[in-house]
Amino acid sequence: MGPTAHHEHRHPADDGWGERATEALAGAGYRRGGARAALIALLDQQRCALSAAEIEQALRDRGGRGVARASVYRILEELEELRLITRVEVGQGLARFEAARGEGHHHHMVCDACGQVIPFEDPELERSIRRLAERVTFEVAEHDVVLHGACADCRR
Amino acid sequence: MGPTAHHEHRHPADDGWGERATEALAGAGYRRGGARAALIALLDQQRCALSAAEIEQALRDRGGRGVARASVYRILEELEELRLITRVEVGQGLARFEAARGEGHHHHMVCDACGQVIPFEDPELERSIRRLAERVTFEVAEHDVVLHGACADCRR
DNA sequence: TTACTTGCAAAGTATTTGCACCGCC
DNA sequence: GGCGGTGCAAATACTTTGCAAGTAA
Repeated sequence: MGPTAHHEHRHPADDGWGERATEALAGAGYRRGGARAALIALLDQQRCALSAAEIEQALRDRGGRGVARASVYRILEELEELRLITRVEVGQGLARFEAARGEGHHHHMVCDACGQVIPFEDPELERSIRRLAERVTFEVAEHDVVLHGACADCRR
Repeated sequence: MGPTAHHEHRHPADDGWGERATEALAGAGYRRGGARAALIALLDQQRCALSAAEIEQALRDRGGRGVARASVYRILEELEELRLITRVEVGQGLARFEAARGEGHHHHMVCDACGQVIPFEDPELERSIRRLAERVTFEVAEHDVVLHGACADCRR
């Protein structure tokens, strides 16, 4: 991976995921609804996975239109179906969701003390999984790696 | 207990996990209860993770004493606290639990079509994770890898 | 006996579904 | 204007908690 010299750090919203998602929905025959647009705009700005509750809260906070909980789940389901978002289960009894951007595939470290979820990338790990996938009968479509432990602040 | 003479393929129950678990509980000040013993005996025979519902069902089916759902969860919580079992979340909205045997650490492949959960081991993957753990600020205590996709039967 | 264990039922959370109304096309 | 999209409330699914009765030590 390695960013090019003077590209500081790409903002999450700069890879066109939002547009792609909108197009994909249209292509799949979905109409354009306000709740969907709001949810996509929010996810497009995130750097890591959010839970349904966090999404509902964030949409309410940002002053724009609020989106009902049921709609949040329904829309997330549609987006997941089209593989535009990824569901991440980090073992806290709730599901988290994040935009499935082509590049920068990452995994998560979960601090069991404070609950914080931290994203990370590791090419070597990806390589191991890719090689493993080639060797098994099982057809691997997705993979998730979750590291549990203590974050820098909590390890004291 | 069983004889440990031949080592063609070790039966899950032959590594003494059940005994260790029982001792650990005693050492931690727990009394010896029937429900706990039944649950430990069951987990000791399993080759892979079971959900709370599956555990409750299995205990009822095997004719022995049944264990109330609340007790199943309470006991699983105690066992997890003592790190005698591991909680596995494979993204189906429920938690699964399995004996934490020292060796033969494994991960899971989940068939998104039929829901089957298949265990697998991969030394290279473990190595990648170990190396990664050394490199980060985060203090890694546990790790889980889940592969999603289609099992041999479902990929058709 | 004393205090931990267990079962049963009620309470909590997270997520899904039913249905009427709203809004895009 | 019709059909999908959305909100609200009720229903589910899984897990936790409260409390009284059972039981190991």
